Amino acid sequence: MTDVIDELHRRGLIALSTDEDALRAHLAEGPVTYYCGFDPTAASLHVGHLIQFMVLRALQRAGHQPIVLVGGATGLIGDPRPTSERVLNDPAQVAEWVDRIRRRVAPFLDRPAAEDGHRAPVYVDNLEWTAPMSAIELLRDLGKHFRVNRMLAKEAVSARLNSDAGISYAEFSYQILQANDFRELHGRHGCTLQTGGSDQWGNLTAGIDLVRRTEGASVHALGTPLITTADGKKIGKTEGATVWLDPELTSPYAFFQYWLTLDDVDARAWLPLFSERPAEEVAALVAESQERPASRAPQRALAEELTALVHGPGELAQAEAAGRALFGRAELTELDAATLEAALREAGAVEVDDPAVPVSTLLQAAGLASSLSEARRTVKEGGAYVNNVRVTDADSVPAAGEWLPGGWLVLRKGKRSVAGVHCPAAASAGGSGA
RNA sequence: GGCGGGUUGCCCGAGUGGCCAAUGGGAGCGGACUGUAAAUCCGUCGGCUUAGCCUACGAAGGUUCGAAUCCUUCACCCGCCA
Repeated sequence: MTDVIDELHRRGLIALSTDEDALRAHLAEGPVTYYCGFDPTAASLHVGHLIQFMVLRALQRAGHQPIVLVGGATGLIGDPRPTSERVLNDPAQVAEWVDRIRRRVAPFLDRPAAEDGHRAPVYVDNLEWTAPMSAIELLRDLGKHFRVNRMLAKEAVSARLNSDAGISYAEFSYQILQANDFRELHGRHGCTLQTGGSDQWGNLTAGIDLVRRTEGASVHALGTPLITTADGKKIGKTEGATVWLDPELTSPYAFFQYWLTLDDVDARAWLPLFSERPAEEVAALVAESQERPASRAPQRALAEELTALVHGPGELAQAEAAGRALFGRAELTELDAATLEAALREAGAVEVDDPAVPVSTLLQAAGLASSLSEARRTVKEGGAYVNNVRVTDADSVPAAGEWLPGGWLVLRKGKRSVAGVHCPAAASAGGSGA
């Protein structure tokens, strides 16, 4: 068995660690039960969370036992952000998100378990043990083990204390709940390792301390690096929107495009983190990118590998085909109706009943502009295209002859944002009339 | 509980009665250049039935010909004191 810690280091997945020699020895002794938690702060996890699954999967491949925790309880409280207090979410909403996230996330770890005989993950929700806890238990059994000075030292807490935003007692107490999760999982499942983002480090170590104090056991933690783009932005934001893992929130096509359009510096830096290819292949792809940047070899590798992982090989094939159809050299009129339709459905399409709709309205309906004003502005700026031809008048209506076979229009905003408009009523006119 | 300070558009942050849809910076968006890249330059950046109108400066009232700017109450945040 190759040393999994070595692999994680090679890929740059470890930024922080407790006693690494002790952890290495512990992992070598036999299967270790480890966990990583995710709070339901939205309906889906996003690409920023992928890094945690890379760590979970690497440990699983090394024969260890994963636990995935979804924070039905902690999601009701809110992990303090350095900037401002979170808005509390409705409990029913949080419960729904817990289910939805769990369903989406399962394949990352279930698949290797089923196909390669690795250990199947255990799924838990911290609401199970947090909800029944009384105030006395919280303060006496847990609170007594926490020193306020230490809690104040946590980065997000101190940042908030020094800001105008302040911090509520609820968010301040968050670390007690997460620490208790580790204690519970240690007791229930013999869990001895927690992984998470290095921004969670304070919460991870709080758990380690709590387990030592209450159970006298020595447990471990690994922190992944905080991944940012070369210009310091968070991973997974594009066109102002978050790239989600749930296909209903971010289509597989958009997901694929996100990775494909990464800039060179980020793509090279992120390839080892997100690719499960052998080290030599990763190095070769980075080298190719340096020799011929236009090949976008790391971008392609990431787009293919991660789309297949998150959405499956079938969706990957369609996302790739759509990209080729819409960005390839072929004229749109040369595409057959089926290919065109598949590509546009993948990229995002709207249905209209009446073909006599102004371009500005189409842009908005297709989601390329958030308002009619924005659509008009885009046309004025010269950034709106119908079938790859620039539109100059926002109020113009596409002519009957412009509709492509099957009743389709290809709408584009800027260089990368493409969407389809489908109008069955225009199918006959366009197909024969053009 | 008392006193003081604060709450402005996606974020930061100017603005203390008309010249304010609101300076500036960042993010975002579009164009040029490219490789569906970066950097750079230029433009844009509340909404709409777009030479005009509507909605907005924590919330609700009020003063005024006219309020983000003044007054009252409320909510929330920060600080000091108790």
